[in-house]
Amino acid sequence: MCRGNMQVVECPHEAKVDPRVKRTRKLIIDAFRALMNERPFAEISVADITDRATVNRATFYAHFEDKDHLASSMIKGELEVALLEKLKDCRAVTPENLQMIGVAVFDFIAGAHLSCPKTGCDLEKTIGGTLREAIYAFVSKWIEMDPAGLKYFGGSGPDTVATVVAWSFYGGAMNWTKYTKRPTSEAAVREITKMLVKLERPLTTGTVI
Amino acid sequence: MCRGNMQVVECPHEAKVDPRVKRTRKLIIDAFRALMNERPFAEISVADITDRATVNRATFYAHFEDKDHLASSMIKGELEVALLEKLKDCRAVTPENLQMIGVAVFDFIAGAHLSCPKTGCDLEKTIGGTLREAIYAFVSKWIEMDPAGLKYFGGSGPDTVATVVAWSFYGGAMNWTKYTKRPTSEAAVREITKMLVKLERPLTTGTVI
DNA sequence: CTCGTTTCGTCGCTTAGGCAACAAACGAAG
DNA sequence: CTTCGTTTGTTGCCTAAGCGACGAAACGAG
Repeated sequence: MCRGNMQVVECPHEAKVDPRVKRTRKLIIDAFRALMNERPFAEISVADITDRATVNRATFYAHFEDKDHLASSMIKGELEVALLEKLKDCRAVTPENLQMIGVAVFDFIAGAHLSCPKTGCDLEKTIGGTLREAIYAFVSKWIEMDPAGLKYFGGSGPDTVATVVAWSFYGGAMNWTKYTKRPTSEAAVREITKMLVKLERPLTTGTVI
Repeated sequence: MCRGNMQVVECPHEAKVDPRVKRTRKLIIDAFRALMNERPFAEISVADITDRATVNRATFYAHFEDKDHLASSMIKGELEVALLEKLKDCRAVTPENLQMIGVAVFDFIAGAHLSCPKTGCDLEKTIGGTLREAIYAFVSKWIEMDPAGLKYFGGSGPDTVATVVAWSFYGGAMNWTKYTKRPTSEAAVREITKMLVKLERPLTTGTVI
């Protein structure tokens, strides 16, 4: 047990995690997700979570700094899964794949809002940074695997590209979800990628609103 | 952890069991039940169970003496639940309620056979005694709550009644399940209760084959 | 028969989790 | 304002569970 210092970061190298740790985290996250579908974030106490998870409250704090960080790491993990799932075939750094990344982000955020009633506004400020970090990290790795693709972004460095993409997609998604009547995520993302990508000739695929 | 000496008996008084113990037992029993639906008892190793349960093999031996005792305590627990469920309203010691107990036993054993393919014959000798003990204990408690009902059994003592009932119902059920074409459990049990109960006038309810 | 393989039980040591209690912060009455 | 109840983080002590290794059976193949 790691009292005091957290180890929420999941390093993909070390596959050797104590089974008890996996189990406890899953219990907590499952319980929290269930509660989020019942009532808003603010009305959920740590004790509520640990009771449902059949886990001691002290154990909760051994794994998560607090309620906010639990929500962050949970949603971050889900976003990472969603991104990796959609892009396991599209490794090349191309405008088309950037579009796919953006759609994945938009769809994920739209789905996340639906799953927790009245909670979006509470959590945005807490998890916003975490989600942008996740997008940033993903884009960084993406570029790292295919640095030649940087040519599409006006010669900016990988750090700049990842930063701009993360903020643009996240901000665009948050803005997009505010409207009751909104275009498809594909169309909304296209508007953004049009700005970010420098092409001699326009993209052949895709529609513009 | 109780190394060496088992504590499989579940005393209904102590509701304070370490959550880890509950969790581990549930994991093991669930894993075992799942495996029993896949392949016969003899082809399941302790490692198979603990692997599926994501529990260490040594932990298994801290809770169960061996594979046979796991099967025994599992089925015993299920029989106890089935009996208590069916009889929570019929506490009086009467021939009618004895009939209900018998039907519960017969139905349970018939169902247990179906749930584990090809395994009945392997397990009978191992769990038979355990099941009879469960019936005996249940009948004993039943009589204890309403000793006046002993009059229906020719004045024999509670110990004798519980013993005879346990062996008769268990043996009758095992014999009954051997036939492909068999009467309803109600009818088969009626044949047995007719023998055990001494009445001045015959029962008004129920059919006889 | 002996050999290799597998499963079984068991053991000592390490680590994660349960428990009870604590001070601190907060909000809602009184 | 004070008081009461609740939630929050935190801590020390104890116990359950993980891990690796071990020798003893069981079992089949050569």
